Amino acid sequence: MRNHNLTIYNSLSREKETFTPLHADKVGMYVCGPTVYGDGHLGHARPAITFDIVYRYLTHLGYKVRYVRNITDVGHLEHDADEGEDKIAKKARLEQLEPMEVVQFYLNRYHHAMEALNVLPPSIEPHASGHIIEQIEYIKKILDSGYAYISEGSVYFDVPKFNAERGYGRLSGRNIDELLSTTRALDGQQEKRNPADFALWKKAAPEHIMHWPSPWSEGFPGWHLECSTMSEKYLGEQFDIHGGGMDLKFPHHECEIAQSVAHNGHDTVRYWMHNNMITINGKKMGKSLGNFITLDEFFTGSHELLAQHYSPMTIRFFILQAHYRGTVDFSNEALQGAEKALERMLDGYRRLQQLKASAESTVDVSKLEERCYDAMDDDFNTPVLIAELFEACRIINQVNDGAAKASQDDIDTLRRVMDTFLVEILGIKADTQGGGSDMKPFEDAVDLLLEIRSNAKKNKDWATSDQIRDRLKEIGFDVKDTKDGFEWKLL
RNA sequence: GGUUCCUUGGCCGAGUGGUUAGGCACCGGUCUGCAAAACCGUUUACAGCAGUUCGAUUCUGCUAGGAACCUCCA
Repeated sequence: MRNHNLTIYNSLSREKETFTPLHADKVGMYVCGPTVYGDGHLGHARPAITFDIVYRYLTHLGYKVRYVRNITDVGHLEHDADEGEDKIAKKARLEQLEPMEVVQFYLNRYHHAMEALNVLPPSIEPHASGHIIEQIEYIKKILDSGYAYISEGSVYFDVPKFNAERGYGRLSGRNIDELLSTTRALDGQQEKRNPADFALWKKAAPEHIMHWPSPWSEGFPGWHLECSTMSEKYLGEQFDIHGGGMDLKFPHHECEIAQSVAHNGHDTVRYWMHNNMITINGKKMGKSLGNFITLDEFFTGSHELLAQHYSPMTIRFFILQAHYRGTVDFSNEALQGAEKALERMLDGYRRLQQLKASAESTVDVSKLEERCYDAMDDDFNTPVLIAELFEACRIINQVNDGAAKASQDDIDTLRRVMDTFLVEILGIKADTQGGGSDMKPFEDAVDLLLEIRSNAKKNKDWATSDQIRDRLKEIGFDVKDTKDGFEWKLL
């Protein structure tokens, strides 16, 4: 394992801390996944990519990582107007489908989008609906601990009691005493002793279509419970990293902490990580405001706010060009900048494959690799890493142009750095040309055409030369002349 | 109202108590039949005010503007 000093910003301490896993060579990581009742949008890509980077980097460092990302397919309570109905059930009722049909439909589409973004699948992807029994057992133990009470077939977490004895609000920095005293009077929720209490189990209304038997009622588990239950089941009573969007800090993660402490008597999570939001016109992109653009719409360009379509790799690069704790504002201008930047990066990577070594070297790549590691070790600073990789590109281009010389050792270093950091860790797909050996005859055919064009150029037959280049462009090949020949790529 | 946080050049976006971030765009040059790319060079910064300091974009305070959370949200 590489000698490194990875630091992670821990949302709980609000400081960068040296990362030391609980077990020497293993890391347990849990990330809040999507609620599958709609198409994934750009906002969903952020945590997926952020924690994909964490997963990839920890794996690269030599840790055996168990990465759990849940699928929420039950239990998101709607607002008072839809008392007791959850989002999946509502969608199912409106579309006259089985709830599981809704879940499967959107889950498939989510997986497709993730694959396009080159987000690695997690080690385990547990469904909340598949862990009802565990959640019931979990509730029983919290009831035993005295931090929950039963009311009209539902079970609620006793926030004031927990706060008095164990403290509530550490993650979000909320002063719960103030919150308790300033909250308005109970409006029609007499079941709860206090408005701040949250449901562990909710009795289902008669028209509610998703429900399970329990000791308290026919009903369904509260939203916060699944993460506490499933993370403990698969990662243990204590594990290393828990991630999710910043908007989940309160109440979701705060409630998770309370549940875990009530259940185990101690904290379960050692490092809390939160990615920031994607904004559009300065406002958070999300379901509530209805201002989101789905990933599919980005890939196809089918949204009125999009000036063009953007490839999944452009989206990925765009997100990675900012640090995960900062907001990223959507704009066509920024996306187009990212697209061009990615193209420059990939051109460099492509040229690197056929770079010719010299006996001596006029470039210095000795510190490059170390600087890349330093960037990642500093709380996964991908923008700085990308800046370093652009430095590498500049060197590659200089050598490619004959303006500088690189030894075989230097070229090997450049290849190792690009393969490790661009492809393996940043997860940028950088296929050099075509897609595998079966493409070889087609590539050779393109080369042949371009050789004919070179001859035409030699004879100053510009008509033929331009015809080949223009026709190839129409077909989808981008042709560029170089000092001593040509290069091409698929657009 | 409470909690947390942000404001960097035309755009995106790092970072630091004194030294070039990086990318996109722009401009000039080299190369080129043309185009594109590449290379070299140049220009635009740290919201405002006050303080601490030999020195602040970086620390402190205030002002202005903005955001997230406090209800489901990645």
